Amino acid sequence: MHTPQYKQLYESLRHQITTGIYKEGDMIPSENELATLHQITRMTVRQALDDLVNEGYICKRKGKGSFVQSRKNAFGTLQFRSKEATETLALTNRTLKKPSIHEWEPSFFYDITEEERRAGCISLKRVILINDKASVVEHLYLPNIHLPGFTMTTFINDSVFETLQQAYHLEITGCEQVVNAIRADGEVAFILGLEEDDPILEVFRRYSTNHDTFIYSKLLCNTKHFALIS
Amino acid sequence: MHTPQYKQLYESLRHQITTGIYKEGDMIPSENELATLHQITRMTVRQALDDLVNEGYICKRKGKGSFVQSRKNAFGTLQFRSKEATETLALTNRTLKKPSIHEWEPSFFYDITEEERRAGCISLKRVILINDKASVVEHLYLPNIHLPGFTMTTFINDSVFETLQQAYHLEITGCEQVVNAIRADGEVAFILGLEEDDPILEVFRRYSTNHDTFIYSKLLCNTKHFALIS
DNA sequence: GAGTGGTCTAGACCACCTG
DNA sequence: AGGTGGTCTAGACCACTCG
Repeated sequence: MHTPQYKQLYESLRHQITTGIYKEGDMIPSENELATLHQITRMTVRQALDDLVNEGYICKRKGKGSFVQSRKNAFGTLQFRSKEATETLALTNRTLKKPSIHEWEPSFFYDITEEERRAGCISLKRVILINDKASVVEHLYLPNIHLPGFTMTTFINDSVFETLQQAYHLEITGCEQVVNAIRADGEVAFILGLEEDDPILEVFRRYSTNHDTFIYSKLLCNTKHFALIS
Repeated sequence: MHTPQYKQLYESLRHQITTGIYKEGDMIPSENELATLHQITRMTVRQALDDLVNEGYICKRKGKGSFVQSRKNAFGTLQFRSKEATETLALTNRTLKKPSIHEWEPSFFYDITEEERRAGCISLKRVILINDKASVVEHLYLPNIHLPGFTMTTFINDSVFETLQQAYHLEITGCEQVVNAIRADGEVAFILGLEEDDPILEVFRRYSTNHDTFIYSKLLCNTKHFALIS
């Protein structure tokens, strides 16, 4: 398996943005410079930059250049916004239920394929803390396909998605989400520090991946102090 | 001003998909066929198809072809999903407040630019009915830039966005949204047929356009029977 | 083996922006 | 005028899918 050149450039630039080598508002090298620098054609450079634009890492301005965009306050594929001004948020997570393999729930919120059903389900449960305040309960459901030993793995940087990428070469290529407003039940209210019946956000997500499989998640969010950006 | 060829092909295919000439699951002509057909190169065809993929109109499968994806139950940029099975939804809208020009609210939910502030704000208010049930209250806010006579315009197909596109060549190029769960106040509860304090979805959206301006919207959704897809 | 989309080359001209 | 991104050409080879 050979990684395409545009993907290498994409990863390289993305890394330099997420680690702060290029900061918000910085101009990245021009398409011609990147082409010369990496000994590839401009069309290949553009393929990498187009992906960065679609992921929201940069924006392009004709006649000017390509500029790094803000992606602050992001946790994996989730991004939040404080209700107060533009403070920067500290995002961490704590495991509520370790990964385990079991049957799929009979009335799962997405239709699953016969292959997924046969393979079984790896699920886990976490709570995401924003500025040390429990804000989101995240349930993750992965079909047990091409993921040997996943339940025994310790996560890289506490991140499921980073672990999937580095240990299993599984990358997220897209996400579809369905959003509801519901009342918190007792358990969730307790975890999120709310009263029972307080309104919370219920989000069902289906991530598509480069392995032609899906990853499913269910989020329950306390949006009193932070809102979900998507 | 000359429309690029890839954009023409994009519009042509999009039209054929939205009007049902190509139906869900149909394979559209291959990249080589489209190139020959329109007397353009494959790279140009790919540019059109990439846009259609990003907008969710089609998906591509290596070795197989490009296939039309479902975009049922869509109202402009909004898409809904019924909680019951996969019934098809009838989407209509009714005006609550006709477009009018005024100052921007001092504490608008997005930071606006000095140019936008000076130009003033065109706002309107609609309710979106799903299967004849009032489900979403939509506030729209447009900076009064390059929109002469907008307040006097009758909308094409009852659609603001279609009108903007056809009468003002204003196209939506992206959307960022912020989502909250809140309690309905009396007025909204009344419109949406809910009890006061029932949980509803509050969505703030900022659309980017091909005119380097933004369009803002605020949505209040009753998600008891339908969920918002985004 | 024939057809599909995925990647890539080495050029070209254009509109836009800035000094 | 010189640099930037936007569009476009006319080819090429590859991996994948299907009959």
